[in-house]
Amino acid sequence: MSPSRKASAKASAKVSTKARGQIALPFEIPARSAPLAEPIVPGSERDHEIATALGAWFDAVARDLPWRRTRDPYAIWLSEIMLQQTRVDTVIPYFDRFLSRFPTVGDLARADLDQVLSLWSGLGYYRRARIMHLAAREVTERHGGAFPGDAQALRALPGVGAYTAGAVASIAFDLREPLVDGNVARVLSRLDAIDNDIRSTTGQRALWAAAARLVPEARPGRFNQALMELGATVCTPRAPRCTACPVNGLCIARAEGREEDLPVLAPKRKVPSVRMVAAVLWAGHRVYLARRTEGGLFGGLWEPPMVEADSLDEARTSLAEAGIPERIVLREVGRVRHILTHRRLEVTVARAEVPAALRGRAKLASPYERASWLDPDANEVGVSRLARKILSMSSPPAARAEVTRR
DNA sequence: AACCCGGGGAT
DNA sequence: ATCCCAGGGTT
Repeated sequence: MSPSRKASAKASAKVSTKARGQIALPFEIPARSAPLAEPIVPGSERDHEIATALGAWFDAVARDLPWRRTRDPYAIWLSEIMLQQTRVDTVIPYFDRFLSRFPTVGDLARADLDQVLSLWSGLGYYRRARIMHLAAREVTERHGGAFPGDAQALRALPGVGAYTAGAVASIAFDLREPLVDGNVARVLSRLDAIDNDIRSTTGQRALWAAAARLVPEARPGRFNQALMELGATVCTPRAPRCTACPVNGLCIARAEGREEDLPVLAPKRKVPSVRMVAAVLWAGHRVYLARRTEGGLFGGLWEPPMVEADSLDEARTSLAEAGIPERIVLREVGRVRHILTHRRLEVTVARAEVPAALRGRAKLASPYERASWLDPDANEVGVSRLARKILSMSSPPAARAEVTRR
């Protein structure tokens, strides 16, 4: 966020006069003198109108998404785990593959983690897959294979937080439970003109209170999905399409000309850059891959050993601890850049051909736990997008198309 | 409250 | 480049 944007956001928390009076209001909404001191009355006529209008709008325009074609709590839970911090369009093919490979929660529980991570490869936030697997086992063993039908028990499952519990409870079980995700936070911050940083504890409290106030007894799941659909397609972060909004006449931010100033967001820290060296050893079509320990970054995934270093020369001793003997002659083949939420990785890629007779195994140090010679295209284990880029760059031209393909 | 955890699409 | 996405867990 630029300094000026930040300043205007802060200023708007006190008073918003910039655009007021410059737009034609469809009707009068009295400006609230003390927004946080005077909470909107629960069960008001306005709340009811919002719920009604959004429900009807959703019935008319809702996108046809795979997880909207089922009432199976397992399928809906699976979609919600995948959708955490991940866009709808990205999730769809993964959701379809997962459901056909694991049609029931029992099938998922019986799978081994490498298999699950293989199907998850490329989706990101791999801890979700591991925790989801744990939850599947918990549902199978402790709940007899049926998802619990109340928000509190859902919330107790690993990987199910406040949002996901509200989503499964309302969408799969028709329970009047609220939910707040990124979309809903934006929509509600504008509808009610909530001026707190939506990531702060105070802001979250205000948002959940608003969501709980609004969610209707009738078809709460439809209402919650309507809020998210509105945020995804109309009430967008920039240039919201207010003229197409079914509740534009009930939106306080719009009435005050502030829709572009909300939600308020604290500035983010900038991400540090990290230089690494990856060593790719080929023996025919197999490559030496190490499995990362399940705790941290890329946990449980397999990759060519990678160490933090500024140059190949500097990397040799650390690479030895990852099972790459120092006598192997590595040659640089290029660089890969990979952006994560909290780090920018710049990886120098080096490779070598190793005769099959020289294949060895080694005791590995953290973050690796073991290693093996694998065909990276066999889809037996989890491989990150970063590792795929590295493999693609280092493989012989004839094999490049194979490695690049998902 | 701050930090960790991927990858990609829109602008 | 920047933002942010149907967030949750850990410290």
